[in-house]
Amino acid sequence: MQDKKLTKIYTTLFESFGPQGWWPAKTRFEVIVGAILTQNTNWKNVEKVIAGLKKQKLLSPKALDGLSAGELAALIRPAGYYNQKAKKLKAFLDYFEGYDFDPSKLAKEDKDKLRAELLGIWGIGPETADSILLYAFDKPVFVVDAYTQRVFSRMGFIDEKISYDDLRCLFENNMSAGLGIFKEYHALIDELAKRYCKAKPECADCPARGLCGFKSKT
DNA sequence: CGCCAGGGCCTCA
DNA sequence: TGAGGCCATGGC
Repeated sequence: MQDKKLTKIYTTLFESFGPQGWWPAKTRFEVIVGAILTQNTNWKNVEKVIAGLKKQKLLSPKALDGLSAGELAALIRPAGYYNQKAKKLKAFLDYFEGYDFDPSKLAKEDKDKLRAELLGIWGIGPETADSILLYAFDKPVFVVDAYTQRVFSRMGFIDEKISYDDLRCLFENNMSAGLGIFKEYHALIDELAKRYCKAKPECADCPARGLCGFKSKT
């Protein structure tokens, strides 16, 4: 997979979908909370929770730190997996406390070091870590998710069983793109997967049809 | 009613 | 290392 192809796909998607506006959050902390809450969960459910937390002025590290896991779970209930996610938020806050709840201290960390640290926190896996790196700390990483694997394997560019890190490195090593492109590309791939490249693909009107090797049977 | 959503952990080979 | 079970609400 080459730079040219990747760029062509990006351009095609951007021209048909336009800017996606990820990540819809104002602060680094809000991005992090959203990244944990949205794990395997519809973003709209997360929006409810974020709005509720804001309304109660609880969307700050110190405010959340003052809650018990049980209290937190009740507040994030609409996001699903609320017990697990309450624990995950708590785990992050515990780690964050070492930086005096100051996101700017984390931002100064080297990209690879920060990823390793994030992955060491209970509840933060590869995709969540990379989303935080890219959208909260402006580190140029390519966020891979299930959609990315589906879209690019269907197009015929990668093995569908490629590992997360192999795919991430494939993008990062073959793309000469800036931070803005990294942010937009991931969002555009997700949009393509949601609208057309679904579990049951709807290829007829897909904007990427001309670049895709998948033979639709429909 | 079933399916899936901006995953990750644990367990067991 | 990888497959399978588990976590859970809300929209369609």
